[in-house]
Amino acid sequence: MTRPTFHDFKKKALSDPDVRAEYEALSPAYHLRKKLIGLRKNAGLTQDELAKRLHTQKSNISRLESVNSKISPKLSTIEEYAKAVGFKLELDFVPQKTLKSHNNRMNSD
Amino acid sequence: MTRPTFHDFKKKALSDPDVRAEYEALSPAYHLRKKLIGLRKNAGLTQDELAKRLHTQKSNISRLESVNSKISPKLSTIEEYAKAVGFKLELDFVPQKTLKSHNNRMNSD
DNA sequence: GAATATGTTATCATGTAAGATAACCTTGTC
DNA sequence: GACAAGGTTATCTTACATGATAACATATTC
Repeated sequence: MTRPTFHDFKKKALSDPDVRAEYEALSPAYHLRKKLIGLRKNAGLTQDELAKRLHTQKSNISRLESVNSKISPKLSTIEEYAKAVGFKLELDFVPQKTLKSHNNRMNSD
Repeated sequence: MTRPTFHDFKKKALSDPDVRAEYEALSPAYHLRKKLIGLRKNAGLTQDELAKRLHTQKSNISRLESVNSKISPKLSTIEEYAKAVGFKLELDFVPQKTLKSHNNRMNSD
C-alpha cells in the first residue's frame, strides 16, 4: 500500500505540464481518432495538407479520423500519421490487473 | 536546461523496478516482435496455446512474431495478442525533437 | 449567391494482413 | 530411430485497410 503504483506515478507525472504534453497514453482504438485529430490540429494542418504529406487523399485522412469508423488501421498507418504531425508512436504493454485492483475498468469484453 | 525532459523523467521512472515492469515503451515495429515473444513466453504460453486462445493457428502467431517479417500488423491484432497474454496495449505519441536534441536518432527516413 | 476552404460520405479498385492447411526442422524422450 | 512438442516456412484463400475519385455539406469571404 505504501509502494507507489503506476497510477500514482502517472498522476504525478501528468501534473507536470511539460511532461504532460509529451506523454499521452490511451486505450487503443477508442480515443485514438480524437487523439489523431488533436495532433493534426495542433500542428496547424488541415486534412488536405496532411494528406499531401502522406501522399494520399483527404478523404482517407477523414476516414482514419472518423470516430465512428469501424476500421482497425495498420500500425504503419498510425506511425506515418504520427510522424507527419511531428510525433513518434510508441507502444506500451501494461499488465492487466484483472484482480482486486483499483482503476482497472478499461477492459471491454 | 534545468527543466527535466521526458528523457530524464523516463530514466528516473524506469529506475524503479516496479514501474519498469509496467511501463514499456518501444519504437514501433522494430522491437515489437521481440516484445511480443517475451510477453508470450513470460505468460508461459506456446505459440500453439496462444493461437488457440485467439482462435487461430500457430503458424499465424509465428508469422506475427517473426522478426524478419515485413508485415505491418493491424492495431487490433496487437491488441488481441496483448490481451491474450494478460496485457493491455496503449499508444503513446511522443514529440519528435528533430532539432538539436539529444537521443533522437530513431527516425528512419 | 458564386467561390473557396475544410471536412464528410459513398463507391470501387488495389494491396496486403490474417485465416487455414500442410510440410518441414529441431530438440528431447522413449 | 520413431515419436511428440515447439516453432518455421510456403501457399492459397479470404477479409479488410488503404488508394483514388467524386459528390455532398457547411461555413466563410468576396
